[in-house]
Amino acid sequence: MISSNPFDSALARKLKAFLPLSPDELKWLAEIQVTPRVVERGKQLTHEGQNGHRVFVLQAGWTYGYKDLPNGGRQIVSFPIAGDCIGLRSALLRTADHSFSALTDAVVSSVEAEDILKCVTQFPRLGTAILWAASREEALVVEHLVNVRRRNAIERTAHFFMALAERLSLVGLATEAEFKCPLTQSVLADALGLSATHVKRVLQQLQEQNLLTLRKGRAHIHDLAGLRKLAGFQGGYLNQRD
Amino acid sequence: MISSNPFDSALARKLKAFLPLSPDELKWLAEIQVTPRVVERGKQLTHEGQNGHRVFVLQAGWTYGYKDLPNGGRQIVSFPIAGDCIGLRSALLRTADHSFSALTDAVVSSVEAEDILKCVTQFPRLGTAILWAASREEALVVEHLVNVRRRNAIERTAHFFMALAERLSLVGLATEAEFKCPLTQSVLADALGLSATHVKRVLQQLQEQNLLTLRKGRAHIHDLAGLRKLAGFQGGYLNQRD
DNA sequence: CGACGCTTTGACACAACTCAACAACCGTGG
DNA sequence: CCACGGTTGTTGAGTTGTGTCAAAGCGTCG
Repeated sequence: MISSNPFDSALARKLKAFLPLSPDELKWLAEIQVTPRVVERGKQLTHEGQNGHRVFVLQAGWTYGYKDLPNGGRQIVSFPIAGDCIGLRSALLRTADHSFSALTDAVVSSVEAEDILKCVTQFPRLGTAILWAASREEALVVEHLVNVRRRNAIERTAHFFMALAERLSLVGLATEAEFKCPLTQSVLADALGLSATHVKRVLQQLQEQNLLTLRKGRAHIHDLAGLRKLAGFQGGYLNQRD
Repeated sequence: MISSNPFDSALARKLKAFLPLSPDELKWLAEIQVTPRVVERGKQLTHEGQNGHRVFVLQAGWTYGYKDLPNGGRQIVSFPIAGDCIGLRSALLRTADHSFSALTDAVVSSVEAEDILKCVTQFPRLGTAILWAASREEALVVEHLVNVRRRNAIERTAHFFMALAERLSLVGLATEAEFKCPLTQSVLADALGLSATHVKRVLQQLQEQNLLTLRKGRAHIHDLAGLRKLAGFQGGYLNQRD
């Protein structure tokens, strides 16, 4: 949050959770993240099929990655938050496999895909850290896949919030008790693979069981242990220092 | 299939679909893939939580990546086939986020995670190709996520077989009309997020509608266009040469 | 030849969806 | 400051896709 040091971007903070970075590496990292710009809520950052050679590093705000379907539905795949990279995979794949939009007004810096690759060769340690971040994002997708297919509505929702809380707290955006959370019921529905009305019913149950409340853009965790138990949540794959 | 040239591994063949490789690069690629060994059907290659520093390159046979759940269920995430890397992500993440087992007897070479990273720095082109392969695998997981959550049982099954056929044909293991496919109904169930009995019903429908038959370990495609239409399948994210 | 793994079939149950209508909230402009 | 329109949330009734359970058939391999 406090970022008096210009080299201390959200991304730098996250990577440092993986391995310590040298001043040189931090300097390079800062240099490739050019002029941040604001993306308005609802605006699309990248779209599926585009062959993007730019990677966005999210500095603030919430975004979501998703795929639209011919039948009008959509599946939200991920919610990149501050410190996350958007389109890192697309930059390598040449053509993006899904789209990203801003959920709230957001601040992003963009990075040339070139620079990322150069970084891997010229600053191997930093490169490794970036690859780690990318792997972590994939692990999240796998976890999400398992979650939406193998847990029932209430467990699934609980698990989703546990994983989200853990990611947010890693970048200082959540406490054990609550965090800002601008997700509407219908956005949650698209992410969790439920109908909006059913999300409502589930949130009601979570509240009645004194586990979690979602109100006015904030999530309040009343019983962390209870939620973890309900969700069968194993943290740890998100945050690992060697 | 025919591999008289010792440098022409399944992996090399796949990477060449991304960009041409020099003799030096092919040589190095062959060198790091040490003595292939056989993994018996049913045996586990890696397990979740293990901190693996080895990557397996599959030369022949079928494997599957999955996560077990506390309640006894499991979700199959991917089916690595010849030319695919197993545990590439785990090698970076330090601890594996899911497990891999052999579906049939399989032949794997193993590679030091070290060597992969070295390769990225010393043979940038080859490194890029490997990163491409890794991204492609992630795109597959995203597609699978969308598939299991946003399509109904029959569309989902059709889509699964379309994607599988495309991958197999890329490494010469499928024609437009048929391919070897050692998936049992209960394995399919674990992958598609259906019960085994429902998989049965769906396969029956596909057969009745003269679209696809799965019999005796082979899949027969009767109506490719019909299947693609039913599935809403957009190929292309699997195979792209620049 | 028996046993085990896989497939096939049927009856029944339920989690989650759809549809529909209404209520609360929120930013915007008059 | 209030009126308004759009978005988001709330509630209920009825429907359905898919799961569960149970039992029998069929290969094939030792």
